[in-house]
Amino acid sequence: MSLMEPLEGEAPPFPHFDPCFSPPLVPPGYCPPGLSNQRQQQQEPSSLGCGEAPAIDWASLFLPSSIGLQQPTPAGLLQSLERPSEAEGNATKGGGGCCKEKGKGGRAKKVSRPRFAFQTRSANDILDDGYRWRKYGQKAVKNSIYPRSYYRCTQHTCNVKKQVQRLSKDTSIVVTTYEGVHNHPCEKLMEALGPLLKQIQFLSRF
DNA sequence: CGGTTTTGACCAGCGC
DNA sequence: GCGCTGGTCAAAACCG
Repeated sequence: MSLMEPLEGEAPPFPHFDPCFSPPLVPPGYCPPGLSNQRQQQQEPSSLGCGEAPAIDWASLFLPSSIGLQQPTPAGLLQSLERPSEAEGNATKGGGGCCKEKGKGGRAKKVSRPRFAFQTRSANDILDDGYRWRKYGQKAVKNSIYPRSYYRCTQHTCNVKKQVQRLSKDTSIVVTTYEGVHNHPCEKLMEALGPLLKQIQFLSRF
């Protein structure tokens, strides 16, 4: 099981995080990682995908405000994560760093997007956070013997990315940085909660 | 066969 | 302007 910790010197983006805890006290569009540490690829999409159950507003349903959580402002998140990799001494020198959006020619330009990171004590680099991710790059980073991996959410309409890197000074810790907010429900969570939500929906008619 | 991973190349931003 | 670095692209390889 993974041990979740906020990044050193940062206020945790949410007051409590237990991967086994439900409902998720997590940033918007985020599902609890560490339910299992298997690879997330090749998973069958949930039968309760975005298109189904149109009566339910999935996007707002999983906003922290909907579950009694204060949503952190993007500015605050950006501040706390301005240099997500500095924890191990590889400050982002170049502008190729954080918060870029694809521009013309396939290149990126700087924009402000909500980001948050956390450390996980795990033997596996890939955390199962309920979403499906596609790896689109891997880079060796300065002052680290471990490469940084870049993932994108496989949902075409979803622009969320994440970076995964293992700390070189503590190889048991994996730093995962999320960028952006999912605009679709967490597949695994929907699988688990779908029947329950449908029942609630049914009962609410009376 | 479609989706994902790998990996070298390319590009942009920053410091000097 | 140049070099360094991080982020992304895209073709090929891989896998179920």
